[in-house]
Amino acid sequence: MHTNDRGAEPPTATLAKIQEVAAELGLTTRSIRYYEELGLLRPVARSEGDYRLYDADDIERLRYIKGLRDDAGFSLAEIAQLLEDEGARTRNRARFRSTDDPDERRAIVHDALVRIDRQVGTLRAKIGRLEAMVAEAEARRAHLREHLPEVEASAPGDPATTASTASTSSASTAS
Amino acid sequence: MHTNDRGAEPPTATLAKIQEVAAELGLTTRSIRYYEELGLLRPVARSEGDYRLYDADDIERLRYIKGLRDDAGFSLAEIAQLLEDEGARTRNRARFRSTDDPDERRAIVHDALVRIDRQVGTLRAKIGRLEAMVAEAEARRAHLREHLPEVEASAPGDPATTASTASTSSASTAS
DNA sequence: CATGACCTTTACGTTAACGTTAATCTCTGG
DNA sequence: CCAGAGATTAACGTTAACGTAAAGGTCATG
Repeated sequence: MHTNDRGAEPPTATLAKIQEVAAELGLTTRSIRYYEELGLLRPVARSEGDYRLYDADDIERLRYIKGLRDDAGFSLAEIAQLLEDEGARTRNRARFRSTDDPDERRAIVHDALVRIDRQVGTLRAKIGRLEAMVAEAEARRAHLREHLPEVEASAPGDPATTASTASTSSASTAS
Repeated sequence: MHTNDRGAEPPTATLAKIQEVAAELGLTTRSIRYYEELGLLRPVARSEGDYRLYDADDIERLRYIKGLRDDAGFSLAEIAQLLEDEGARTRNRARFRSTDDPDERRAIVHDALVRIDRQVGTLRAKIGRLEAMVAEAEARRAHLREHLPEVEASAPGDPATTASTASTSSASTAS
């Protein structure tokens, strides 16, 4: 019984080869191997002939990495930091359970809280900047929509309606 | 009218040289020149001896670029796209004001709306991913807080309990 | 007017995040 | 059992986003 046990899965768990994983996630095999090279993940097992074999957790982790990279714009170094923080949490839980010294337990919990707050701070900063941009864009859209009917009013090829609206129309906001 | 007029400033506007701008924004002169090379900005003027001279608008634009890059994690290519969209908006407003053909006006407004919606979509995708991460982090924090009192049971500053815990305090990773 | 600090362009160097190719296994279907 | 699709490592190539250095021009100041 040397088969990997990372959760509680039936013995015949569906393990995927690298190409299948890549196709499912929209990555290249090169990227996946590169992430492994950077220490971002390690496939749960290897086949007899050394093929990388991934389980659902591996794939989920990769999906997470891709999300951070594509959607959130984190560098792989930052992602490594985030994942390492997650790893630290897991290890801390183990350490926590394996001790009964109240001071050590407090220290572990405190460390975890600090770590989390730091991470949340980083994320919120990014969100704030992005939301400011969204707000700006939507203000412009609202402004356009507000002035849209007066543009839309004239039927195609109407020469009379454009007399006095030109000067007062939309020459204000310039961020 | 050979003196630059981008807003309404007194004739003796304070123009800065590249080093001063770089220092104020926390950038390098190389980066600023590189941004110019990519077409992200162009200094408002050059001195007699071809020194780049920047005004407040230039600096504001650079600050904006830096914000997008640092806080939001956009690539310079994406930033170029955003700035070009902004430029397109400005030009469209000019085009809008300089025509009275209702069809053309509708087309311009429609184009602006499409552009804005596309941009907002991109931003919201990033925000969504980031907020998911924040939610996850805060769920963990809540979970910790929930279990905190049972850890905190023994008094925080308790001089008696700190006897055997000297080695485990705070030697964790701090960036 | 000379000198040192700052600017210019040009060009080559560097790191991250992969792409691509080569040479060599491994697995699967007929 | 063997052909071909797919996997492995190793190594070199590429693009973005700068860093750094060279060779020279410019600006303020004593």
